Amino acid sequence: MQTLEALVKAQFEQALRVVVGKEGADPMVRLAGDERFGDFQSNAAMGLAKQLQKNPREIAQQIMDNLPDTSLFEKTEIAGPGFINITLKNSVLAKRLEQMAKSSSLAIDPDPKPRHTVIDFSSPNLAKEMHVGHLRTTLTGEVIARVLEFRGHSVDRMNHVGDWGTQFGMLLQYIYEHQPEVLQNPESFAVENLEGFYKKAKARFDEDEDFKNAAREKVVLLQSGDAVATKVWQAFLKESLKHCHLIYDELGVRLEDKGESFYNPFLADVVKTFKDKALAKEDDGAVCVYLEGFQNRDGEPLPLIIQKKDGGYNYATTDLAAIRYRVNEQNAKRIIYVTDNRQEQHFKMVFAAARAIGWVPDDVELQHIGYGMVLGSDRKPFKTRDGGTVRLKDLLGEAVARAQEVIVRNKEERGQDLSDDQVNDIAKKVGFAAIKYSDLSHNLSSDYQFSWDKMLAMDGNTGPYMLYAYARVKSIGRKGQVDFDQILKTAAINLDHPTERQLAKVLNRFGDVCETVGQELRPILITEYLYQLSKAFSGFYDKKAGVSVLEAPDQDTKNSRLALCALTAAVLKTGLGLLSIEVLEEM
RNA sequence: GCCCUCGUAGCUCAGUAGGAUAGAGCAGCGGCUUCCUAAGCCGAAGGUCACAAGUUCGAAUCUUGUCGGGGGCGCCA
Repeated sequence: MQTLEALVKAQFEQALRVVVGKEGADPMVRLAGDERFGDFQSNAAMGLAKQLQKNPREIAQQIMDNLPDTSLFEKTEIAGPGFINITLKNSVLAKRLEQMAKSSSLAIDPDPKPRHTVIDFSSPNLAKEMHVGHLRTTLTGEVIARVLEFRGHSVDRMNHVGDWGTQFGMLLQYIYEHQPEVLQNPESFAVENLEGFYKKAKARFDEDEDFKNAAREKVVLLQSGDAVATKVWQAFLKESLKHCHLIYDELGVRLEDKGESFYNPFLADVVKTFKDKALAKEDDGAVCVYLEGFQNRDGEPLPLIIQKKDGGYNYATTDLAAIRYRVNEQNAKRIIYVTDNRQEQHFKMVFAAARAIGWVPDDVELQHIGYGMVLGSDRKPFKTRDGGTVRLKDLLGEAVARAQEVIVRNKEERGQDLSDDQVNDIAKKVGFAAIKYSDLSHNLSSDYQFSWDKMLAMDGNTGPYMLYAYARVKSIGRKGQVDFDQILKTAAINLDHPTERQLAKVLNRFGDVCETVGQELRPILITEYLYQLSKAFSGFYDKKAGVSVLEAPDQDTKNSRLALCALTAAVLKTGLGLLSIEVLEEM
């Protein structure tokens, strides 16, 4: 089904075609800035007035006179300098909701131009344990993947893990030294505390010159393909990835692991190709690619180094190899990187280099999505009390523990009948929802201040509130012993009360939101929408301001209101699902 | 020094394809409950949109400059 905004827009586009006399004039249809003005507004007349040398209100009148199907509108009127305020008929809103209700996909059409998309996100360094710094990329990447899939795109979720580099020499040497049995039997390698393991190895590396030298030798050994070193290295990677996937599974994140080392065989050719095409040259022993528009601090051209003077490769080389692989082997038409925004310049340069050498056809889009830092209450990067890195595992554990306190307290205060299992399940979902929602409800590009109290608050724009809103809707179904699925199939909706209409209007916008998010890849648009939806529902359902559902005056009205409930539940569940937040039937 | 980014209510944040009286939550204030989950709803209050100039019928939004925060700037990722 065409989205609501598209429906209105199409009307005004046609009218403009007549008024302006040619195609393509932007009708500037927006949601009404103020509810009192109606549902939508068109701001086109003022701009055109100048162009056509006419009075803007006159043009607005002409536009209105040429609307092809006025039966859609309750009223359209000119206001102020030449705004056209648009109010849709209740029946239009109602009919569309009925269509949504009867559709398995909420009548949301897939993107007419599906593109195979590679999303590179999460991608931790396997030498260490995942920490709070991986939160945003992991959550955001997953949401983007879900939204694009929902819009009908196929998606490869790539975990471009750091599984190569000098720190692995250190870790290998530590295993050689302290767990020699692993050399015989790599399968036996297991480590409970990965972070502790890294720290111990690092301590040895820093304190002991012999260890340091031995670690460097292990790097060389590994690079030369030594069988034992390779086995031990692989055993370590496997163990580290196991730790990651425990977290991914808990978060509901799916990822395909393909580490940096996967691209090792291609790196020499990357450098050779750049040299052959004269796009790279040696400078101070390093192989550099110079790209237009990049300068260093002295105003000189800034190179993208693809081979170090010691002959080694760096992440630029790997990223270039990965782009080529993703385009050629994975057939990506769009490649999205979700990393913190400090890497913006790096990706700009890598993208420019990949384009320059012709590895990325014009119809393939490269996109870096940067995000800001997670800050503590002191506005400095979020750390533990003693200044250490916050492990992701601990962060999630704390979220659940804190949620549990709240749930138990509420249970006691309200005398709720919840089993221990239910309390545990609720605490887990509420805790995760709190973390995810607070992250996703902030603008990606800016830093955001992490606050347990705010994210776990049951009121306001929070994850727990959203879960509560859903549970409250579902409870109506239980109370009235009605099957929402059944209600949806036979929905006949009437919108008489203002709160019904308001709810209907917000429900109608879901398609627009999905479309916009599919283009702009901004999870915050979903959270803002869902919050508006739950507010609209609260108003609809409120004892004083809203309507009674189960005690509606007649059966038709009751069914109509139940359908609004069922649809609200469906949209909330779908929307939260896009955010990778699992709903609770009861809380 | 150059580049990027941010500066909106006491606090946390929305709002940048230019649009009407700049929004929400929290905190604080005033109401609402014979309980369809009040974890809610309604209302009032709260702003020189960092500052200055410019473009425009119209600027939080675009341009320029200034101030302030954060980040980046040749072999880490």
